[in-house]
Amino acid sequence: MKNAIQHIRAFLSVVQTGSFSKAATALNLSPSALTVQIQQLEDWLGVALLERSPRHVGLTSAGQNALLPMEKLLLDLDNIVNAARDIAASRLGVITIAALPSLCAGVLPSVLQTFRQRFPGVEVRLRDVVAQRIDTLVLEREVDFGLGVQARPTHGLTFKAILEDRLCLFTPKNHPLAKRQAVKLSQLAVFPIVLTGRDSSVRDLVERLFADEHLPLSAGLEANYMSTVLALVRQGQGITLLPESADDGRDDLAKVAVDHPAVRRQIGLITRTEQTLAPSVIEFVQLLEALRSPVSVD
Amino acid sequence: MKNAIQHIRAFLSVVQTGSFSKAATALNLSPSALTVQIQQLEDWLGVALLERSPRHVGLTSAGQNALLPMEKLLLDLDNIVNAARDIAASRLGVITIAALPSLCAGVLPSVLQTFRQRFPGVEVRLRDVVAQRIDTLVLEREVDFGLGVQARPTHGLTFKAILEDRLCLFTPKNHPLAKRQAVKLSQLAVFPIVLTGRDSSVRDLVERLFADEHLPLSAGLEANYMSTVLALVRQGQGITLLPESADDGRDDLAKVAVDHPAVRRQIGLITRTEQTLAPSVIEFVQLLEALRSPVSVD
DNA sequence: CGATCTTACGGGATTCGTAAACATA
DNA sequence: TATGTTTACGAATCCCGTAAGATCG
Repeated sequence: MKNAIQHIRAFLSVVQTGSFSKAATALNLSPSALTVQIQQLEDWLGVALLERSPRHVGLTSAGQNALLPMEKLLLDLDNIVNAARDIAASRLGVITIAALPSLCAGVLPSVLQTFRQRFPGVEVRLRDVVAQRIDTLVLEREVDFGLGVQARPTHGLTFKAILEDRLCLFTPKNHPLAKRQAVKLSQLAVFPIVLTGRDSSVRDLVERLFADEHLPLSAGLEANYMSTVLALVRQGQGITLLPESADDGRDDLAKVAVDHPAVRRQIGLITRTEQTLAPSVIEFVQLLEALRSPVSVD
Repeated sequence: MKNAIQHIRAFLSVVQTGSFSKAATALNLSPSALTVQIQQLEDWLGVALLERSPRHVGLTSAGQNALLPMEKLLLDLDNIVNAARDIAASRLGVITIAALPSLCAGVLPSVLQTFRQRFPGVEVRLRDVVAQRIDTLVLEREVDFGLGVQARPTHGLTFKAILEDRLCLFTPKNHPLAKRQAVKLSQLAVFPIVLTGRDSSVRDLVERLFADEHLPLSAGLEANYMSTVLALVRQGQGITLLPESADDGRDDLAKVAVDHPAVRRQIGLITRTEQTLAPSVIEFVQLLEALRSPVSVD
């Protein structure tokens, strides 16, 4: 027996309508085709399920026994199909994301909000981790995708740029560099710099920038959270280089562009190469791409 | 989507083997056919279930979600099929029978015993009721079939003779008729007769016999149970007419044939006309028919 | 380059519908 | 006799297998 579902559906329809011909029209079938299907089903099971006569169609005891389980079977199948369709339509599901802390504090909240109200049934789990941890989480399938900087193109990871990240100089308002339109690295290297944590991607980038230009990186203060770094700058402990979007909106710091090509970084989607994204994930990414605007990274 | 089961089976096979080609050979299918089936399944659900690449086949999140329910679905289907096959093979089931009390005490126990040991999984429920009640029980589908005398051919009942029933005269050993080979109704009508209950089929038959021959039916004792009737005869309260098989094997009564054509009755199977018998019922009836031998009725 | 999945297309089996035959009340 | 189920058979559909194409490691 190949096509059991259709046969069972035919059987149930006959039972419900109490007639082959009515069931046939209900199923958009000819009565003869229905007869054959019931016969095939009975042959397959080895038992007669229906008592047929021109005047009456009734259940045999075997049909009686099979009726409820078969109804349940079709309901179960419907549930499977509907669940799958829900996932397809992003009406339901779970998305897990690993993203850089700066993204989690920057663009993601607003994206998340619009996503939540557009797809209320989809649960989003956000994990804020440093860049290299993103890669491992994606590889180990702990998360559906990552948001961060381009990984070294090893492994089975795929990177797709979505947003551009640019470092800016943050200084107190009364700092000598505060009024400049743009500064060069060599100009700011003479001042004490507040750095982010050693495992952060911003720290990596800053160290690389200074090393490329053979500039000394003055051993100033360090802080893991960007908010802490900014607070230190406000206290006059130094200046700092942070993603543009790290600006928390308070008006007591100056934000100055840095004149160096490498301050720009692509940040984007990190997925396993073989991965096919769930529909809800695709929706999320599209929302993210619609927000192409200057963004920050930790 | 017509043939969901086969598609689901294909999907599960791919997941188990981790490869399209292996699954294809396992299913006795060509890889291309399998591909098409998975595609159709995915089109139907609207979601990708599998991540395909030449090196790796993995589950998408939707596939992950659908996997267990689908496995359960196939198990449920198997259970339905097996249950039906069990019924077909009479390995399982319930038979309910309405039979005359005399049959329940006469032939049925031995038939029941052999049936039980041949089909241990089939439960047999026996109801001993008077003739007319058998008809109503069969008509109301309270029992699978009845065993009794031919009903008046009204309704939707069908009768099929299986056994022959013959009335005999039972007398004490010292009774004047005890030594006869056969007696006529007129000969025994002069003696007081112990009768069975007014609603019993034997009583009906006896009364009809006497009425046909215009013989008086002496108003003797009555008892509902045949064992009581025989006890009364033993005590010398009179003689009686009972089915031949009512003989309980004790040696203190004489059993004399009655010379009258109408002492024979067909007793047999009573079913609804539209009824298709369950396999186990057919088995039971066949056992019954194999026992064609003189039998009794109440 | 090799293994694997996918697409294209011809052949074959299954299934459908029409029409006639059958069964039952 | 009339209604409803079943059988027979021609036609359409669907599905499978072969072979060529595409893809990833």
